[in-house]
Amino acid sequence: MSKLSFAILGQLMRGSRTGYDLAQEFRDGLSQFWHAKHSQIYPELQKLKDLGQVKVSEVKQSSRPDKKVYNITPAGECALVEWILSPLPDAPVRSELHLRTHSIHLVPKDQAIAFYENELARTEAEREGFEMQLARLEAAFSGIPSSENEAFSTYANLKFGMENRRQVAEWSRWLIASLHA
Amino acid sequence: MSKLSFAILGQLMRGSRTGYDLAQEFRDGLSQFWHAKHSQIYPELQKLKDLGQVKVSEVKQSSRPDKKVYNITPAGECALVEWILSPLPDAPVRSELHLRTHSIHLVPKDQAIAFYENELARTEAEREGFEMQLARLEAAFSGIPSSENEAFSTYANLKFGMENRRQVAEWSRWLIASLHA
DNA sequence: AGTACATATGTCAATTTATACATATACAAA
DNA sequence: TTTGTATATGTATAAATTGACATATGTACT
Repeated sequence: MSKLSFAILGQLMRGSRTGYDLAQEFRDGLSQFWHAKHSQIYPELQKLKDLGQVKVSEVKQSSRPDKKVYNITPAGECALVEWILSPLPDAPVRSELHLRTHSIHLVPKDQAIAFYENELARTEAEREGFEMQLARLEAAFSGIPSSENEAFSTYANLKFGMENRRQVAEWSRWLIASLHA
Repeated sequence: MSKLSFAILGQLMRGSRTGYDLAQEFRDGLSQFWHAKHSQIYPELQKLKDLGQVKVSEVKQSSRPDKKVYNITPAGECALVEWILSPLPDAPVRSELHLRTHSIHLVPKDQAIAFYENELARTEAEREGFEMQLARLEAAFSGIPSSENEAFSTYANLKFGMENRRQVAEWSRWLIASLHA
């Protein structure tokens, strides 16, 4: 059972989805903490079906191509819940931004400043995106959703994203100022 | 030229290293932003040699097994410097912690609290590690190293690590408190 | 003498992930 | 009528990464 399996099961716990739906979600909102292309999703759904963790129902459509709708099974739900609190392996970090920063003393200062100004703008845009999603969620639930609700989990990750981008932005500003000095 | 190539070149810019040395560094300090095992490093060094970006000198040793010491070439240095400020592709995020958090509403609260308490302790330990390294670097340079020095790059990444762990810890504390409520 | 450990370099198989190739329907715009 | 876009599902190939296997030297400890 790969991590992608659990990512898919986590989505299916929130309702029926097709492979196409999942690919869209991984590309958009979900991409804040996990990512996968459809070329990985379709074979993974097949594996999950063979393991009996999801079930498929083929849906005929007239206005669009036919589709395969996936649902999580009790076995799948069990596997997912067991995984959530199992010991978390320390995942190897791979941050290209910091790999570059590790050698930033080798390049001309003005070009480095322009580079981080650009990154700062990206980070601020991401932060604003998280803030807007958070505000929408808070409006829909009149505050923070209760912790039994799936919206609570979503809220927790959005909050993390916002705070994280704030931290990255602050660090970028410090770095830019230091390069100016 | 893979990202690992640039990770290796970045290290070799700081001085001669063997494959073994690099593996140690990736396992320890460097692992804060990049990671690789020796099984990946040795073949990569071979590729870099074939591309003329590093050169090797075999060193006979009496008290230990003989070793191969690698140095970066002018071509390698050129490739590295060119890469540092080139457009940064947005790397797909894969955070297992947040993948689990995305489904945290499915598990018993007390167990979830214990899980994040444990994560919080890990994060605090990491933060303290960064803080100690930062303090040592500041002591050695009587403040922040100047931006032409390679110690500046190291300082910038250590500072990021410290601030980041602080942010993660704060979020964990918020999450724990929210699960208690 | 035997054991464990740090040093030192490699290969191999399996998994994960990315990129490209491949096909098909229906709608809307030019 | 053709072109583009969204929907929908796959496969094939290559690259990146992990984990296991494999070997060898010298030192320190028991």
